[in-house]
Amino acid sequence: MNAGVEWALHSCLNLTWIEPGETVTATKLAAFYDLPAAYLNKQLQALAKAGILASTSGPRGGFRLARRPEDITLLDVVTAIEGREEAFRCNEILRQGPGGRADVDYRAACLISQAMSGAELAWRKELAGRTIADLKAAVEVAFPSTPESTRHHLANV
Amino acid sequence: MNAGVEWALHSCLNLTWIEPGETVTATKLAAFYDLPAAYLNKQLQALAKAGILASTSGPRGGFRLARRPEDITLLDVVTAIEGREEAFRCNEILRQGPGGRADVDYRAACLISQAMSGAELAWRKELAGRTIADLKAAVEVAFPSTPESTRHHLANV
DNA sequence: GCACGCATACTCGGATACTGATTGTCCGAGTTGTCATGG
DNA sequence: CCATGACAACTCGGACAATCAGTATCCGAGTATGCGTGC
Repeated sequence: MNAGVEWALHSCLNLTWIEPGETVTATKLAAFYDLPAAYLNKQLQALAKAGILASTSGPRGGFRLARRPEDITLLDVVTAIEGREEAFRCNEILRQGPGGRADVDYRAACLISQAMSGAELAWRKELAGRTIADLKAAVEVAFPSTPESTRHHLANV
Repeated sequence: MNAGVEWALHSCLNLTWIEPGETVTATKLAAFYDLPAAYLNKQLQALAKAGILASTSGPRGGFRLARRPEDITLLDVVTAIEGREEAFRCNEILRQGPGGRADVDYRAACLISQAMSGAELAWRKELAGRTIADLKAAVEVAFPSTPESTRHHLANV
């Protein structure tokens, strides 16, 4: 799995703590964790294209959340970075085997494919059940100073 | 995810249908689905090293299941090929951020890491709940001729 | 003093190199079956 | 005819390349800001 997923999740979380209407540049988000700015920018672009972030060019520009944190699931973020296709992709090798038919969709018929897809569905379901807002709330309970600290660092550094 | 996982699962399943005590060479298992024999051999080696298959060298040699199909879960096979580490590996970027401590294990403390690990745990649990024997039984119900057909092809080709 | 136009600096966005893992291939170590040979 | 030993063929096992996705970087398009100029 791409390392960009971790960066994207942390960045989305940090963006929940900025003032409404404000934006943060990719450079500042990268400096926060000492990440390569240009590459993080690439990931943020993917999030923007997926409708999770909104981007503004020029001075005073940057990124901000495009929706409420309650409406952004972890699955949304992961899918935006990793793409929509499943980790286990069935190559339908049964088609090459004895008795293999060209007119059968083995992605649906193959029991191994079904089992692997079922497991991945459970994974997706788990991720879809948690939102950025959930994380935000949990962090604020565990570390009450984080919102103010994050806002401060993103504004000044 | 490695394509070898699909090959390994199908090969394990095919090995459930050979006569007890018999073995099948990597070449024959590869010819079954028209796969690159040497590369499949590499995957079978990994399964042997994990204790899922037993290998024999020399003439009349080959691979066979090392345990009963009931005792081989899908997770066992996936782990043998893919390795033990999680797909989402937390790089603990919080350590680089403001307030990051060197003596904290952020793999355990970071809430994002927890959420991602939780989802992966659900995935693992699903895979651990299905065995090769389950697949074997399901295939034999859906396609009753498969055992005899598979045994025949592996013996003759 | 005020409005307008221009230059400037800053940001995202996509096109372009680089690296490591996955994929694929090859040859050697080891073992078993076979055959020739001798008793 | 039977036992023995060497040979040969076949298999796994690990070491060695090729390819591709992921990683990282750079430069250009677009925009809001600030300044200078003219009215």
